[in-house]
Amino acid sequence: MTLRLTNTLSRRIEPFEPLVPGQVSIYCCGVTVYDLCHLGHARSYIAWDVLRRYLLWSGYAVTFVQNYTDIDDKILNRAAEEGSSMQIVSERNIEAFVADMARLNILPPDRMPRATQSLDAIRALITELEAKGAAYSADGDVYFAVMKHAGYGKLSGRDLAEQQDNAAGRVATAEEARKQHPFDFALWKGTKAGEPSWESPWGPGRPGWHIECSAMVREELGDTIDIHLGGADLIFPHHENEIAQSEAATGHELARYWLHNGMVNVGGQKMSKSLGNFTTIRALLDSGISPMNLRLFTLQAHYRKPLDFSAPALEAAATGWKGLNAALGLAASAEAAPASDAADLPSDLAEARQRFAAAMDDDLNTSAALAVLFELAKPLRALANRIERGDGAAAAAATSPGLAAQGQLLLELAGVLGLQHERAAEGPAAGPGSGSGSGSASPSDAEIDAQITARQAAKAARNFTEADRIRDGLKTQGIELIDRPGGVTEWIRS
RNA sequence: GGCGGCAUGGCCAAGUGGUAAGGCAGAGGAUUGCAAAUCCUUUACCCCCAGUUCGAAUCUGGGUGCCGCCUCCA
Repeated sequence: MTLRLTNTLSRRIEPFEPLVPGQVSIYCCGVTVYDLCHLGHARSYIAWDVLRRYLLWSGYAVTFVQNYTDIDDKILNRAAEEGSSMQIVSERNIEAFVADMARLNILPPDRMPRATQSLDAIRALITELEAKGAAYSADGDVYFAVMKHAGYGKLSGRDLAEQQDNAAGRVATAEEARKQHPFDFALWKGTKAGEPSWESPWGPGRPGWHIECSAMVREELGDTIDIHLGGADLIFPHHENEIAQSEAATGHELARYWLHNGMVNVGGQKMSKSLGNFTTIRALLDSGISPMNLRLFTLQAHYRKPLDFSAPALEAAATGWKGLNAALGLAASAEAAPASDAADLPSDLAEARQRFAAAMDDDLNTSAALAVLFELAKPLRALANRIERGDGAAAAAATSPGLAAQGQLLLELAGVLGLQHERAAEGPAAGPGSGSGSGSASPSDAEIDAQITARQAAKAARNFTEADRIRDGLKTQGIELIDRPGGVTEWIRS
């Protein structure tokens, strides 16, 4: 069984074979750092993180490069709005990006080049394109001539001859007038007053958007890479232009496999800044949604399909994660057994492992892979919950070799999806700040214990009205009571 | 208008020729003073029409609906 991936280039699922056996080079289009990242970015980078983890798990050596676009109109606009500079805005958002990705348990890329640090490579590439007649300069700008490049449109399925007619009715801006073809795009933009600029053979200015990726790919990974990643909204024009630039310059295929993730939708519409229907990653995580909850949510759908975001859908994933997390917790607490060798596993576990791999091999079918995790987790979760209730027999059962092996396999496979056990944010009598303020909405541990004692007395007297009144009262203060067998009452802050 | 994608139970979502994974919600049972939590059990013939086939959710043709890209965007 080998990994098969949907290649946007061919529009079909293809067996994955890296250029160099055992090694995979990946370039992933990163973010333009003008603002915080939202759920759409989370979905995308989680999907690619899973691809990377799966390749590593499968034994490949992976080199993963992801860029930061830190030269862009939107960054400049933001800087102008707040009276700072492009660099300040970029630095701040790069920092936020790194923090957000880390919270989501996304492995950091091996290298993260920035446009501002790639000017030499960018200028060299443009010079080469110009020398080869693929680019032309006009009034300080340099454009890529799409008509000169056979094969333009091969990724997005566009036909230049037809597209020209469609574009004919467009508003003719000054820039449009400088272009030889409406699809020609800027490699270099002549400087404008008040904007950062860099020296170049074409005068001061800054690079266009697409060229930075071509330059970085070549500089970091070479002329031809194995996999190029990005959101489906980048297929055209960004990736199409990237291909044109790179292939016109090098004469070699830029990337052998192009993978694109589907958009995150809200109410059936794409989440985007312009529509104002976005939720930032940190706003969501800070609101109490756990990173793993979000991860599970996004992995329940196939990466190429649109994913509809809604609070109820996220809650459903949260409940699912709760069970999975309980199983992972039990497994993690068990004696750390050596990593399961597939050959040593009991047949049913080996079969589960095989089904997981088969699902992932099938174009990263995380939805089916998760089904395997849930099945593995089910008995472990039940045991974990029984143990939590003080069931001694369950505790004994948990130490059986079979279940330990199952737990280890669950941990291993969950890890491939980047899912890891999360400790409950707050548990029984675990709140260090429980005595924080006498007048605060949250009562102290001692106060809660006193209430519980009072309730137990009421129950003993069969005064259930009073007992329920106490329980409801605590609930309004965010304290939930859990009656255990044997008359023991525990509580959690909810 | 061009290119691409999607349509499976109340919701989310796998499944690409042999009688429908998984999650959530719901229902029944256990437990409980009653709840909550927990445990056990349980719920579909796959948008419509026509066709291919012994047999189709799964292939072909047509229809309907929805979405993305064609301007910056993960």
